Amino acid sequence: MRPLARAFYARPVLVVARDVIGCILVHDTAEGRVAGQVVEAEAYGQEDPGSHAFRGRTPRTAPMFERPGHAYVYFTYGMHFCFNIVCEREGVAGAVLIRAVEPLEGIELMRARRGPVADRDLARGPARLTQAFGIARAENRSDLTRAPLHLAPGERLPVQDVVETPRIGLGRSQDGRRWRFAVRDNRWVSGPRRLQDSSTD
DNA sequence: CAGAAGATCATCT
DNA sequence: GATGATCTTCTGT
Repeated sequence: MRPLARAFYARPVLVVARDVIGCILVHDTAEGRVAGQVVEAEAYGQEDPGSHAFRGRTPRTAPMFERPGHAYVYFTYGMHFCFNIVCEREGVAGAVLIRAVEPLEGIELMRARRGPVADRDLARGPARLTQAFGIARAENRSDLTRAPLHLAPGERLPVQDVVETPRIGLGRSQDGRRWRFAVRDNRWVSGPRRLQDSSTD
């Protein structure tokens, strides 16, 4: 299937975060192909105190300000990578963190990369996902509109199966809005266990 | 240059 | 529910 075009990403983060649910994330490497359907994502906009880019452009956050349709991969907690898709127009910081996918292809490879864990946990959680997909520092700024790492259109999930959850977490930097979109009651969603049913659209 | 915090996860009680 | 792992990045002095 054809990768999503750049126009898909060049929109507000909240719109992309919703629309990316159901899309297929694909990564081709020498080890093989892995693919999965996005079931959970989180939007980080320019105005969000919880966003890395809230206090402006730094070497680390520069990708968030650059052209939409590229990857922003960052390293955190001394051991984990997280994968974001850069949105908005160039010059406006915005990214959508991909938090969980349902494995569809290359499950054996995911198992090999993740070690002895339940299949349900292969890509449930942003750092587990990058492990399963072989996404690391080298994938920062990679172009998502073409192979090897790209998104393809997927099943159109009903809007009522998506919830928005502002203000997840406890820390100071969590005070901002962290809009999380997830497929309700989906077993591949990472959490929290209870998503507030705060709204629809 | 020191210090703190971090878009997390696995493991333990 | 709590904690440790592990190290990068940013901030303040």
